[in-house]
Amino acid sequence: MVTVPPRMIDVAKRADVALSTVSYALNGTRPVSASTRRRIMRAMEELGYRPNALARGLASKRTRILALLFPTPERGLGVTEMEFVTGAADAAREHGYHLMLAPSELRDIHELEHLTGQGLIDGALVMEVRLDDERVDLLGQAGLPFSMIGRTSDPGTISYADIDFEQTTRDAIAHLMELGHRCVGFLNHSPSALSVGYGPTVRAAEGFRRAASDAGIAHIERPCGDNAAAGKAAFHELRASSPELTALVVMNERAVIGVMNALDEISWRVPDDFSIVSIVSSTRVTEMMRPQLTTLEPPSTELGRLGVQILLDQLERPHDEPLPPTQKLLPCRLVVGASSGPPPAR
Amino acid sequence: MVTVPPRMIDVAKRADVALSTVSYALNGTRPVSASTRRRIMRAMEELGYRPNALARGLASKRTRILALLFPTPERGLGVTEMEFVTGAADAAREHGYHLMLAPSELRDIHELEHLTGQGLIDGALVMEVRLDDERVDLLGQAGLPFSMIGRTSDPGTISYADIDFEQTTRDAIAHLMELGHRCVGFLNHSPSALSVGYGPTVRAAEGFRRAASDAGIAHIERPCGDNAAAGKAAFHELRASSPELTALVVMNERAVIGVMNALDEISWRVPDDFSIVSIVSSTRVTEMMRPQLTTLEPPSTELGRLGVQILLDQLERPHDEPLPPTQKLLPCRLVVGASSGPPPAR
DNA sequence: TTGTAAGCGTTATCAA
DNA sequence: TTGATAACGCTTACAA
Repeated sequence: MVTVPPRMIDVAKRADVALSTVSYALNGTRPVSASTRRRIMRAMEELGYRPNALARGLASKRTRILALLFPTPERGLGVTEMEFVTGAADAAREHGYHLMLAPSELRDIHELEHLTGQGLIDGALVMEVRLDDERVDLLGQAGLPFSMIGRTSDPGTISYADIDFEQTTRDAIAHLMELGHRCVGFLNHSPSALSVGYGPTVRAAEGFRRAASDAGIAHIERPCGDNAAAGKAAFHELRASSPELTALVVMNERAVIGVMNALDEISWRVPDDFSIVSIVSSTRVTEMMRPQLTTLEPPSTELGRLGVQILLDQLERPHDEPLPPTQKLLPCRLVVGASSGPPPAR
Repeated sequence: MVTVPPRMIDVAKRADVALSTVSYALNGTRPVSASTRRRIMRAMEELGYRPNALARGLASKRTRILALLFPTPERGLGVTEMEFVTGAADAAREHGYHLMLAPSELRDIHELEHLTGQGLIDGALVMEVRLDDERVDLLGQAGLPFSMIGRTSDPGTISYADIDFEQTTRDAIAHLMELGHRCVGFLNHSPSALSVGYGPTVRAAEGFRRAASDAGIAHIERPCGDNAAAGKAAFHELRASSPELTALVVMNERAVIGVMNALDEISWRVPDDFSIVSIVSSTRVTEMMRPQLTTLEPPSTELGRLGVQILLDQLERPHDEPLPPTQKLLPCRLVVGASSGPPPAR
């Protein structure tokens, strides 16, 4: 047995008012007398009425659907990215919006064009932003409101929420310097992430360079493949070229285990012989390591939520008041583990 | 400058055909002569036409949008869940569908009612299923097509893709027995997961019980909070009550580190003094541990994809041919690490 | 093979 | 404060 869902006209008849009055009562777009409203509400209850989102969207040109653009890199997304997603989904729901997943890979930039043209979404949230990101350009041209988790090299008036990489690298170095380190290396993400201009990779490198230089300490940096083997090799190379190194700041969750293994190989203990700080990395992962890594953990869920809020601020503003963009940088939180200690007296 | 997007009628005029002909050409719902089609396609190109998804959905009653129902447990989702999501999103996209995120917590079962009533989605994919799941009941009543990643205690004719927990626990035990173990314990998820009837928790426990009994070996099982401290405590208790234990099968990614720490405390080495197998757990996580854990890794991405495919099979079948449900159990893959070896000769 | 026109279930304008 | 009614942009009988 298939029953047809009740429509607005059914509610109107039952409440003995005009169709439009029901609409106004529902949206509060126009004053409706208390008694009429009551009758309407009652009729809705009794019929189990649910407004049809499609019809509403077609007529009003607003769907209350947001798209979340996320590329799926070969090796998959991690805990941090999952938290962006759940944070964003949660915030959207709280504001009465839906979040649609739009997996966007390089090749389907025109799938994105498809998305924007469909009239299906009110706005978009862009994840995993590159310094020069064609998705961002496209959204701009399409005239679709959007915000970023991350940012391009020149965000202009685009709203975003991003991690404060300068601050994060500075905090990492400060933590190590307080412990007495004077020669700290930086192990970054892969060369390819660097060369495609993946925001976090580039900004962390710059931040580290700046922070080390400001602190007046030597620093060595290196990109590194996102896997244990690359991490191990990178450590051995770094040590060979810079034997005075006493600590490493690592922004590469997959490589850091390789560094630990490399240390094992030469029988160095952490943190007695060498210190490690994992930055922009979830404690959910670094807690699993022994010794538990000192971590600068990004506020991922918060960033996801913020990205949505920023977007909705734009969307819900009347079109004639443009509203200046919201651009926020959030710091990572230092979680001191057992992987950082005073440098050895070699 | 705001330009209005072209509509179907614009295409029709430009190609000098009727509006409906454009529609038929677009959907292939009715034969259209090659030349007419060409003219239409050309007009679309020239105008940069994109069909309006809302109007299409309103008229056809099909939106090509799927909902992904996932609850967000207090402590967040892990890598495995992220892979469900990306797998599902990917599969949906390949079939020309969108995936909408529907974070559903216990309390908002009526938000779910809202979702189903909106006419916004063609079907749903339910994640994190419990043996007795009210979301499943509700979807059934709402008459919305859906499939599950996981399954209820009695799936009936509902399609699903799930992990084969029987097989997985059997494989874990077999691996340990081959190494010579004869007394293997099982560390499960939290008591609360067990008591709310979370599918994997209950099924893995049953599977383990059965597999151990079939293998004719002693077995001890215990639920355990999802954190390191609980894991450590659980190990000490297990050892106290069953000193003959030589290995542990663990289905608790967050607790397993606690077990390792507990072993450290009593100076037992893995795998020389004690073996560990982590089941239904991503190698992306267990690779980070030292020694790298022997793992039974679930085919998460595959499950996500499969869940969508199964759902689409139902959706795209003509309504008069019901189609028997697809119910699939996928095995986990054994990845032998360095945490399992022969039992000690104590 | 193509055209005509009646919906789909809302919103929002124009009157009253 | 309320009512009629024309969009919204498309699908799909029904006709030709």
